[in-house]
Amino acid sequence: MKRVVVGLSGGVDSSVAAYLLKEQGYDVIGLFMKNWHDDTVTISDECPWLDDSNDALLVAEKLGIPFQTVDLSEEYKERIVDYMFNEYERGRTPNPDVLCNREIKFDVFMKIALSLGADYVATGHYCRKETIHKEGKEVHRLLAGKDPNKDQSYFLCQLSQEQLAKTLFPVGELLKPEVREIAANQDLITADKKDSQGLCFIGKVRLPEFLQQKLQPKQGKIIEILSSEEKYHQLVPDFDSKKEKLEFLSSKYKYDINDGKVVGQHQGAHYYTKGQRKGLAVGGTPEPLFVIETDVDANVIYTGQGKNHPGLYRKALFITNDEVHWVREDLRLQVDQEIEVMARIRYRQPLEKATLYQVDSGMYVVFENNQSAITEGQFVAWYLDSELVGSGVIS
RNA sequence: UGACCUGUGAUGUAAUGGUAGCAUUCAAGACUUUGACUCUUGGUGUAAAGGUUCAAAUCCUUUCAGGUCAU
Repeated sequence: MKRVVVGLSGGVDSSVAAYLLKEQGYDVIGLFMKNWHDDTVTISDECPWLDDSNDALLVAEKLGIPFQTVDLSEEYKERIVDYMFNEYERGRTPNPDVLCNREIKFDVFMKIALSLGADYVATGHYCRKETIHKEGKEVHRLLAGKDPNKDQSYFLCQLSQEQLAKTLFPVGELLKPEVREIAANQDLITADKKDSQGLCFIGKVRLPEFLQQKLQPKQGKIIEILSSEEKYHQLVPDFDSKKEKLEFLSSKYKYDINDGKVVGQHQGAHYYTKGQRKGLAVGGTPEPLFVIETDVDANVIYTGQGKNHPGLYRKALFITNDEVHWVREDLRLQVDQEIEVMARIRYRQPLEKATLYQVDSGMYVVFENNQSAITEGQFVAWYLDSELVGSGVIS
């Protein structure tokens, strides 16, 4: 009998995952990860992880499977929280949950599971895995969850073949309502529990307060750039090479403090991200202001009026070579190769048509349509049909 | 310190003497396992004091504040 360790989070999805595996005849062990115990920065009610761990325990008892708790908060702090601070400090916007999957759930946690004699690790993610044989080797495909509304493949976009090989996603073929129904039928305590939100393991946080632990506030200017600004209306020049054109399309607009007028003050440029609307505290404009650029060195935030402000849009982005990740290593592009894919630059964004171009220093992703708020530090994930084949950090 | 103009929520602006409205900001909720976006709902105001009038943001007087012209 194959042994599977399920990461029980105390939510309905992992509860049902555990149940399904048991039904399928696996030797199932439930393992709860405790990754955070500092309540001071969370918004939600007291001690969410205590409730979660209790719910996980009750589910395990109900299913009659062994249950354990592991404390990974040290690793979580080193690999996720510190990464967050570093990224924000550099003026980028990290995606901690993508990292959490790569570094914690499917690395630290997986190793613990394997040390318990597990053949597989399972989670409650809404995505699917399929294993095919190609040139005599096993190749694992990471497929979108069947529920289009809950597909979580994006958060797993940094997983490797090695990690996928030892992974099961039992709820990926189900729709969320079906999962809830199974939980209800099995009388699992998590059946009606609200979906988790916010940073996994930490919960909803007030980001500025959270970041203030490490990043000191400092007052700076908020500048408004008019959409009539001349740099938006330059003609696209002729290019000598494709590479030059790609470089042009993916280049950011560069702003200077004299390009617009000062409309307000902020308490630190690194608390803001591109595309952000709330939190600027600047009113009086006919249309809302959106952040179009942050400059953490000069501590200046550039904003533009309205959702359609040209400063918000770009057609292409670049990923440096060491941040290009192929889930499907066998599909990796060689220099000068290109491929048409569907891509997204944030969770739950509809897939957009794009073309990948590999050059010697990295890879360009050129979208058919201009994309709003392409943000450095976030992940772009690309798909062929419903298969996530690769991802990278936006530079 | 001679003459003129303007004062409406946090901000920008509407209202022939007749229910102070809109947008933004802000807040709460919904959505969401990042950060965001989006959606719904909500809050605050006529610079001050008098006067005319059934009725004043609106007309008159004074005060205060800001701005403009000034041989």
